[in-house]
Parts: sequence; structure tokens; C-alpha cells
Amino acid sequence: MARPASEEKRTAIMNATIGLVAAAGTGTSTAKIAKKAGVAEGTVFTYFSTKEALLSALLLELEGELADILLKDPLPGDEGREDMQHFWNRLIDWGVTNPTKWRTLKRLKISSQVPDSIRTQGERRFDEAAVVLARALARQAGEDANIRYAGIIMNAIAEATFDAIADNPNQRETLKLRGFAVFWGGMAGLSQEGSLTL
Amino acid sequence: MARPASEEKRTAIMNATIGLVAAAGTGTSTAKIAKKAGVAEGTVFTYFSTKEALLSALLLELEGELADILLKDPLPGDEGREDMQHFWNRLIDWGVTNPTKWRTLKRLKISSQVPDSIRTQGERRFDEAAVVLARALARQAGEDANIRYAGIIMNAIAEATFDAIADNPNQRETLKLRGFAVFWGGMAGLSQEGSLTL
DNA sequence: AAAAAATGAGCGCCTACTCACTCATTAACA
DNA sequence: TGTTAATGAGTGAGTAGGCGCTCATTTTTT
Repeated sequence: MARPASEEKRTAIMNATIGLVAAAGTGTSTAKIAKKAGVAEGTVFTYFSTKEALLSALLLELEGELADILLKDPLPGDEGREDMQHFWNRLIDWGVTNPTKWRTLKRLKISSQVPDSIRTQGERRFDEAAVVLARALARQAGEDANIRYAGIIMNAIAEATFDAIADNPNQRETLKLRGFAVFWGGMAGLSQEGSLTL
Repeated sequence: MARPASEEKRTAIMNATIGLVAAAGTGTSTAKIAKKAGVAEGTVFTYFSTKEALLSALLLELEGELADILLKDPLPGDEGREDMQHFWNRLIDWGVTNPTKWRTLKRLKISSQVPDSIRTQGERRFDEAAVVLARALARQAGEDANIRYAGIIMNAIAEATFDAIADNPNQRETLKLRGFAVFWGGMAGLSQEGSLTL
């Protein structure tokens, strides 16, 4: 009956937010977001009730996008090193091709402007990926390896690798390989240490 | 001749800032800092000319404190695994006993409210520690291992380990050991991948 | 007495968000 | 098929409140 909401405007606001949060953090004003999106400030609030809602929606969308990419095409299927490396390559490739998204995601994950409930909800988007990760990791790090801990380590090493690639883009493939070697070696180290009741 | 500046007030302001930045980020207002420090808002500006100056001083102080602790007492001296583990244990112990400082340091390091020049200056406080780290690492990761990359990885795994300990404080020693095993294993992985021109 | 620390009301500016309004879109009716 | 009524997207000046910071004044020290 009335003017339909425009998907274009919504994504323009989202994209403007990605750019500004990457550059200046979650403290960026809604006025700047609106300006960059080419939209009146009021329009931001017709698509997102509050700034918190905007940042929350963005966090969930970015995590969803990354989770989808991790699961996109089929794994080699060795349920070990090769599967894991495939995973790793996708993670790094996404970060390298989407540096501002990566940066924004990193900031949103620790922002106090996103409620904990959203952060919890976002983590759940990686549940499916975590299952695959657990299977591929079982032999390298032990059946009872704490998958959450391994996931955090993977993310941490990916972050370091990604920064290194940003500094030396021409060494991308070597650094990607090297980052994986560090992660895989780390998981081997993990298996050699005593069991744990978590 | 006149009233002397009070070191107590200065540290009260610093400590209040540590607590508030850890909890709410660098967006915390000077009014809140003053209130928590038990001081008038104007007093904050007699000790630090601007909020940026306050955050910068805090970053440098925290990095200095951590760097000092890393170098405090002598290393075992094997110039290998044991030296490295000694280093690691000090890093984790500091993070575990000073969680709000750790959190604040992490936030200040990526805050756009701290100028890059300060961040660069802060990194230099770890130069001495980096030399020791490089020596201890040479055999495990190769003579030409990129020390900056290794440092970032160590920091990243420390962060993950620290979070794990925060969740399971009674497993502190086991997790500390495990975190080091991951790091050391990772460095072994590093040595097995092709050379790099950085 | 002299000097500097300490104070907090006040300054101009920026913030997230609102609201009275315009206008594009479409369903319903002549 | 052409006209109209209903709807809600889109707008941007306006609002209250919070921000970093200042400064006239008071308090504390030498």
C-alpha cells in the first residue's frame, strides 16, 4: 500500500557503518553514518530503531557472512590436516579480501555498545563450523581437545597472520601457509600436555 | 614555595581510568573518571592536559610495567625453551593478576583516541624483551624467524589463554602450561615452512 | 604573602534520537 | 482506466543531555 522499504538504503547504511567503525570505532556518530550512506539522519532510525540495534544487526550479519563462507564448498574430506587447512585458507582469504569488514567485526565483538545477548547469539552462527573443526582437530590435538579454546587460538593466529599480510601483501600465500603451520604445530603441542577438566 | 602536585591524586586518576576503560572503553567521560578518582573534574586537567594525554600516559605506563616484569629476574639461561617458558609464565601471571590492566591495555592499543606516535613509542618499551625472545626462539623457529610476527602470535595465544583462565581459575597452572605448549608447538611449525623475504 | 593545587559552574559543541511534515507507492473505487 | 485515499518511507530542524575543557575562585602549602 505504501512506499516499500528499500533494501538499497539498508545496505548503504550498513556499508557506511562498516567503513566508519573500521576507521574510527563504534563511537562513530549516526550523523556521519547517515551522511556517508547518502541518507537523512532520520532514515537511519527508520531502518534501525537505535544505534545499538544497528551495530547489533551488523555484528550478526558479518558473523553470518563469515560462517557461510567457512562452510560454502565441500571439504577435501580427510577429516584431518587437509580439511583444517581448507578451513584456514577460507578464513584468511575472507579477511584479506575484506579488511574493513574484518576490522569492524573485531571491534564490534568487543564493543560495549553491543549487548552480551547479541554476542552470544553471534557465536552460535559458528556452531556448525565448530563441529567440522572439532572432527578435523581430534587426531592432531586429542579427542577431548577443548574446541572453544582451539577456535580462539585459530582466530588469534589468523588475526596476526592477517596483519602480517596487510604489511606484506605480495607474501600473501607464503604467510597464509606459515600461519597455518603455526596453528597446526600449536595444536600438536596441545595434544602433548596433560588432560584437563573444563 | 607553593603547593606541590600530589602523586596520590595522579595515581588515583590513573587507576580510575584503568577501571573505567576496562569496563566501558576509551569513550568513558572525564567526568566519570574524576568522580571515581574522588577528585574534581578540573583536577584531571591539572595532571593531564587533555584526555588524549591521559590515555597516552596510561598506555605507556602499562606497557612499561609489563615490559619491566618480563625482564625483572634473571632467565634460566638455556637460550631456548626454558628461557621462553619463563617469559611466558611472567606474561600470563601478570595478565591473570591484573585482569583490568590487561583489558585496558588491549583497548588502548587499538583506540583511535591514542595517536599512532604514542603507540610506536610504546612498542619500543618491548625492544629489550624482544632481543631475549629472539635469542630463545632462534633454534625453535629458525634464525631468520620474524620476531615481530612471533611476538604478535605469543600475545594472541596469551590472550586466549588468559580468557580461558578467567573462565576456569582453578585450572590456572594447567592452562598456562598448555598455552605455552601451543605457542612452542606453533613456533616449531613456523620453522618447517619456507623462507620469507619480509 | 606568594604560588600553585583544587574546585565546579559554565562554555560551546556534539550526541542519539524525535517528530511534524512531504511525497512515492499502491489498493480500492467510480 | 483514471481518481483518490491510505500508508509509511524519507526528511532535517529541533531537543535534551553529555562531552571535553576553561576559568574565576577558594584552599592549601611553602
